[in-house]
Amino acid sequence: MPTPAGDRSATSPSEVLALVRLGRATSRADVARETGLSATTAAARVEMLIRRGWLVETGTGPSAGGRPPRRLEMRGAAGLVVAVSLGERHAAIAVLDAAGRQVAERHLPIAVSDGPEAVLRTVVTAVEEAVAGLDDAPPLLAMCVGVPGPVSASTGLVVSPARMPGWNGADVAAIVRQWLPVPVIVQNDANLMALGEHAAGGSPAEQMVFVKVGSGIGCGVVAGGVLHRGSGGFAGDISHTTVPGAPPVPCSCGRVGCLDAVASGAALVEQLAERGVPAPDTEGMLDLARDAHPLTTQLLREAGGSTGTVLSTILNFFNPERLVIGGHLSSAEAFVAGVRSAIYAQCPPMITDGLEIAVSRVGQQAAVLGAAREALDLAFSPEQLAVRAAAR
Amino acid sequence: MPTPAGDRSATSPSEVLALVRLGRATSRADVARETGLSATTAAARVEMLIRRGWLVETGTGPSAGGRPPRRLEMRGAAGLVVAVSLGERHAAIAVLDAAGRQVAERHLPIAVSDGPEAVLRTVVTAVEEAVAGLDDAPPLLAMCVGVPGPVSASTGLVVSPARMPGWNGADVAAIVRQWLPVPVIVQNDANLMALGEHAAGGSPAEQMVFVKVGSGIGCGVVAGGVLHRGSGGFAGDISHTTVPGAPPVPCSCGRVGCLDAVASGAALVEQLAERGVPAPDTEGMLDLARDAHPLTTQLLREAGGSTGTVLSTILNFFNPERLVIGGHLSSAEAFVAGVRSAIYAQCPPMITDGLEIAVSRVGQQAAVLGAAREALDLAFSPEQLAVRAAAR
DNA sequence: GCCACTTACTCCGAAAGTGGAAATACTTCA
DNA sequence: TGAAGTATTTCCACTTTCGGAGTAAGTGGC
Repeated sequence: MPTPAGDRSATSPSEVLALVRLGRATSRADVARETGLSATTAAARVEMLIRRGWLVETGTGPSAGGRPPRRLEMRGAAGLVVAVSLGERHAAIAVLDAAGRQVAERHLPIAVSDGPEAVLRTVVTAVEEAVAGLDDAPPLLAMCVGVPGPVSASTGLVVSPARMPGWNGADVAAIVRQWLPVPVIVQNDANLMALGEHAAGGSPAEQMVFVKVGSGIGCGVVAGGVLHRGSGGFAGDISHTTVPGAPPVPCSCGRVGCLDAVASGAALVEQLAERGVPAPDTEGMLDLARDAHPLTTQLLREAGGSTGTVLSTILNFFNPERLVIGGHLSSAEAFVAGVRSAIYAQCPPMITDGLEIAVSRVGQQAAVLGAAREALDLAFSPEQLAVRAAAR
Repeated sequence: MPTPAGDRSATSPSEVLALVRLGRATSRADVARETGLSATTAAARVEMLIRRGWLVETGTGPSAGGRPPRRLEMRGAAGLVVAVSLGERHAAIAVLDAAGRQVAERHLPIAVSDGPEAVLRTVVTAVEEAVAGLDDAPPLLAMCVGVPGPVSASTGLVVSPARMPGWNGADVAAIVRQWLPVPVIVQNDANLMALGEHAAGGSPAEQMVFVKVGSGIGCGVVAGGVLHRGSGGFAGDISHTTVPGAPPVPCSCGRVGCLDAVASGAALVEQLAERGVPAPDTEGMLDLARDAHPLTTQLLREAGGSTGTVLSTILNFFNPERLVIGGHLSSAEAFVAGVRSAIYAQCPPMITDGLEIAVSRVGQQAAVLGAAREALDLAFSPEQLAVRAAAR
């Protein structure tokens, strides 16, 4: 038998789909330009994707002095993806259609310490309910779950999560698939936030470092335009990096003076308590800072300094074009000022000249946005397209 | 006019060439397996590359229970590349044929402080002489020059090189091309050493950090199997990272306590001198260590500790599978022990479990090997193949 | 309001790349 | 010695792809 049609194409369907998905092409002519294919071939590709139900034409776009282009979009009704971000006490869920439009949203109080089965059962129930609430819901294509702890790149298991008691070795994807038969990606939350920020707005930086400072501290890395996970999947896990010159505060990892034990929201709450200033949690501590509470502000600035000190070594090493500060503490000006100050004091101009230091544009949504992007990428990966094509 | 031949192929000539060059394919059948092309097409590609003079058949390989494969190799006579590694007082030059075999070698004393024009004129003269000494020398295809200082990725200029007075802003490629009309790549020496080590021997690590400790300290990064240069090209430049807890030794950059000022060979020579132990240079200092001179050994161990402390932050952040220690100081056991000890004390098991810490296998040759690889990659890049094809 | 011009897209024929099957070359293993 | 296995070649049919011509549908000048 000669080669079946469609397998031999130099530019695969998923590549063309990606162009449209990511907004890099909105017409047949765009596809031709972006891929380097001839107009004929590009049109044929698009036609096939329309026939298969992935793309739709939505009227015409603005003319650029000639015939107006026929605007292409993802067909939302082609499917749904689910983005989940787990926190210690809170789960954020977004359901998006294939076009990336959010069609449902849920926020649940959870207790991560209830363990993976219980928490994920709650989450899955909320997802099922959210999907059931939609008029003629399309099929679920993929799901991404963000967790506040390290995830092994090779096995997908949660590993040594300091803030997730009972989750060590948990196979989140397998647990979810007990109830929802879809491909599931599990990813560390800081990594997802980096992705969310990377995808948001203007021109994405090829090399970016995203540092998340909330109750804990984590960091996500984009190298060469893609997420850098490292050999084990633990890249960016700077929580247990020793901070130079920091007091020997004991850390959950058994050592002292770790960044997490010195500069995280949880650490600051504890430091305040020791000094007779009770704050219920990180949010409460930030409320104090918003009221210009002097000691809190001072501690925040120092924590920013500690974070900036660790980051400056990283920036020298990695030389990114953007450093983004996210997580709850990024709303505290004193903290951000402390980070900036430490970095400018400790990095040479060669590094800081080409560096943009910014507070996250997408704020608390970063993790869910990143999870959404991962889920969409998974749903329209060549592999998944092939699997679904074969299933018909 | 219909499409000209050879432009439409899904697998470009340079990809097939790369398979053979890098030893991943030694027969037509290998090419078919590695590329996923049919045997027919793979054979056609190989035939074309033989016709164009890039590949040759060199007898047959060992049979695996059937017809023995016809062994393919790069045609050495297809061209030459030049690999140059500049040090402060020494230039190493290697001339290789297209098959990657070294056909000439030169070692020159230079004084980097003579400035770029003078030094490079000397180097180019040596290259010309070396090439002239060959029987019927093939044409020069490409050249890579490694320099002991930062190189801008965007402009290719040498930038703020602490150890290269008079080279700030030097356009090494342009200067060389005055005399040798070939494509030239300029690259920081630590980056090249990382590449050299990466290419050498067994299975190359996808994520690798190479730290070079000689008179100065630098570091090269491999992320996702390719050299990570960072946004400006300065990635890995850890010389001016502040070392936690180090004495406030003034540094050439204007700050104090930089890694370069604390733990480099030059810094140790100075520290020894202050304590009344004269050593002429880094080599002399290492000779003392080889004679088990107590103070030198102690200083080396402390320098290793400082280096390891900076590296542990980097390892937490980057999570590589290999850390390679190179440069002159890697021959001092006390130094290497200091590095290891600091890393194991300061990185969590999550990071160290999947980490191999090794001394460079290729030693002093690392930089030239890396330069050779860069030059060969450049010579057989799709762009250069196209340029040369058009020139005929 | 007509006309030149630009841009987007479609139809058509031709050439080239591609893979499958079958044939051939050469070797190991029983 | 033959059977089986691997490497390579030959032949052929099938796609894919492209370029060019043709059509569609706007803009802007006068």
